[in-house]
Amino acid sequence: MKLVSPGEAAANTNDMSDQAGEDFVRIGEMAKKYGVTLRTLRFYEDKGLLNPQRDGSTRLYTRRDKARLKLILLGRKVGFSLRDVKQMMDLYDPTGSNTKQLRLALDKSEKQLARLQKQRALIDDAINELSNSMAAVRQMLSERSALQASAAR
Amino acid sequence: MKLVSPGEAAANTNDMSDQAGEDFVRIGEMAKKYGVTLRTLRFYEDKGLLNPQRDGSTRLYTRRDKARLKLILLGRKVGFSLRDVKQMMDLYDPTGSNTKQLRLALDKSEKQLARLQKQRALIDDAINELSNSMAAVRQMLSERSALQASAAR
DNA sequence: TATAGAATTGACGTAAACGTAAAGGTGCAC
DNA sequence: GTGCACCTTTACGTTTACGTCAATTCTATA
Repeated sequence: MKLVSPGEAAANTNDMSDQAGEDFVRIGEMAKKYGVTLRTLRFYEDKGLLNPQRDGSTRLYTRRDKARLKLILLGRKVGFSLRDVKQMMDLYDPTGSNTKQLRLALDKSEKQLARLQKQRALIDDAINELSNSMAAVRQMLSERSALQASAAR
Repeated sequence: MKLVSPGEAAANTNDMSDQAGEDFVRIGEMAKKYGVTLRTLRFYEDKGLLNPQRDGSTRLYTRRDKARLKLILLGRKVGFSLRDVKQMMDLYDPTGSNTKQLRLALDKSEKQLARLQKQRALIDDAINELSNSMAAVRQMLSERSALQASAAR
């Protein structure tokens, strides 16, 4: 099995294997490409979210893995836990209509959306409270400096 | 030192000690009053945020402690860590102008406000992404059911 | 062939704010 | 004299998503 040399991995005009252009990528490049650490990729694998092939002990990521990683990162961005992401991805069946998967995703998404909106409300609250407190503190500080000024007179 | 009997603690027409009406409250009532657990109050004490007096081994909270707890809860609400809250409270000096304390509080508040606004932006982002994804999923689901309908025909 | 760069597994550490026993004292209403 | 509500301390557990070594192996290249 031919590997992509670390330096020229970007220029991938490699062997076409079985059917399509399978461009394998090792963990380092994968990490760089998606802005995650090696640890993260291994962690996701450990959690069953990724399943790269192996060349001996070296992980080889294909575009399937890239698609999955993109999904994981999207899920993470919108606040899903990795468990949720896994649950949804585990339902994926390349031979079916994936209606169940889509329904689950929609269901989870609705709940997550509600959570996000709640969080937003909490943050707005916090911002207001904090702004008020800051105004009060500024007020106290200006009073104090006024006192100092009159004392220094 | 006279204690408030557990049942009638609300009706506090007790002994006026030294100067003011020192109404002592035990941990249970304190917790109920502020909607926190006993564990929380002990935890805050352990972290140096509260310092109730003792009658033997029993904690007695005065209005000083209540004021401090209110501050803690406010801080928590606006997203400060307990460490931050402690730092700010530790600067309190009943005999001074507390200018330093106020400045620190203001400084921390500005940073926290920035964090909150950033978080808000992130959440808004997430909400948008999630909404988009949901629309896409709904689209796919409706296509699927259309297919099913035509197949069942 | 020597060395640097990339990869591996394993395993403990981290952060925050408490939760949750376990095992035991104290006072009071009956 | 007992049951019950209340209080105490000690100390390990929880959660999530990795970070951070450590020790080792593999591979490529000068």
